[in-house]
Amino acid sequence: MATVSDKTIGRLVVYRRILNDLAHKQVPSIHSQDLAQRAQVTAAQVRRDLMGLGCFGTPTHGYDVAGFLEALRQRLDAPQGQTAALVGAGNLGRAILAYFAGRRPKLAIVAAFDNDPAKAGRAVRGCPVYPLEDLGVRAKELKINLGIITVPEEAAQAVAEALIAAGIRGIVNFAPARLRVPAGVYVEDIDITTSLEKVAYFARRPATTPPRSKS
Amino acid sequence: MATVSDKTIGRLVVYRRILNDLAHKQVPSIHSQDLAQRAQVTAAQVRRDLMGLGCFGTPTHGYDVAGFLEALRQRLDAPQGQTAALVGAGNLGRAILAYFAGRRPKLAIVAAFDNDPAKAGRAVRGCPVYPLEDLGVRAKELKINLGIITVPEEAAQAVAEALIAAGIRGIVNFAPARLRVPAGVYVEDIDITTSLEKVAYFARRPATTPPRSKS
DNA sequence: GGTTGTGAAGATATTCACAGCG
DNA sequence: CGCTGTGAATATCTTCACAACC
Repeated sequence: MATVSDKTIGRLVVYRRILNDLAHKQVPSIHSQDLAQRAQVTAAQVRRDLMGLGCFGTPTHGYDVAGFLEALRQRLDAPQGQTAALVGAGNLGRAILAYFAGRRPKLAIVAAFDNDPAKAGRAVRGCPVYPLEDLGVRAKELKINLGIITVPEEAAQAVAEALIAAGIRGIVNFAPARLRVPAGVYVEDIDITTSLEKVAYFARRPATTPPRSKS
Repeated sequence: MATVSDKTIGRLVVYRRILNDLAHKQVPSIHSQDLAQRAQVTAAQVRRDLMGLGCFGTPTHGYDVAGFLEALRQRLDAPQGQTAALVGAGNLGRAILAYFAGRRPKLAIVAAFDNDPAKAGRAVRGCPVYPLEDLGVRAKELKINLGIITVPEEAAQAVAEALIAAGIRGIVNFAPARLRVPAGVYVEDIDITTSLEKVAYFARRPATTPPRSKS
């Protein structure tokens, strides 16, 4: 199984979303050119990304949508599914819970945690909210492998450590802080403020054409 | 004024946050090594990034925090400030409004828009919510230069076009769709679902050590 | 004819390593 | 000495271009 880079995985996920949509519309096959346009990359990029999945795709007819999706599933999904815990049931946390609710069966947010006792005990969008102290116990009990951090900056590092102690290997971090984690734990930072500042900077420079960002 | 890449700008913004924090703590100066550790990049990377700002920084003493911050301000901030409009006052939109409320004087979200008449007329976190139809008029009236899209996927493209028609040159897009925009408009996609899928993928591969992501 | 799969070339981005300075 | 600034080397990512194939 070929090794695939961070960026390539991001694009594969985008391809999958597009293909799912096409499958819905009963489109049987697609060309690299067409997919490239929808994903806003070059056709060569699409074909190169597909190399890592092993080949299929016949000249003149393009790629079979169903087969393509199956290959993506095999590569991207854990066979037994994966579950995530969200820490910080504030505005952003609730927005994310609402967004994910019931979308992906193989990748669900199954528990939320918050240090505010008033929030614990309730459920947000079908997701139970527990007191923060229970994180370790619940995470092990529910076999959670992923964490989403939506707490304020000051609390982020401690929460990350608690998640890691509970056996989590991957974190999506929305706090504007760089987490210090041991090797083997994968962190994806989503820094909303930084993104807006970047956009503000480039929006101001009319002449240059900087490359389009990655999510 | 040297041209600076997308990625470099992202790191400069991170450096600024760290330096602001240090300035608060009265730290007078910092070495590239120390800053690198806090920002989780290499010291060489820090020094390279600083080349685009013009030089300062004295051997053996490092960089003067105040001077460094001033240089970052000159590079990153628009002298007259910039303002953003947020479209889509749902869960995520409100979370972002709450997050930004009163944080950065030079970069404020000054108006929100929503197509739900029930939401229009009120204010969220001090930010007035207008009906979507008013976008063009208000954006020009308030001289808004940036847009934040937090509407569902189906509406995202139309909203982007309305923003661009209103003169906006930079967009932060939270909808899981690739926007088609004319050249000269800078788009930063923040795709929460994709991020979680990426993390899920890498969290599962114990052997490899993929690079840490960018926001 | 038209499209895929891929080696090779080309861009970009990052790191090395060391001269120069305080 | 220790640290900065930077040319050169390296690594990574993207595109080109073309043979193979339907």
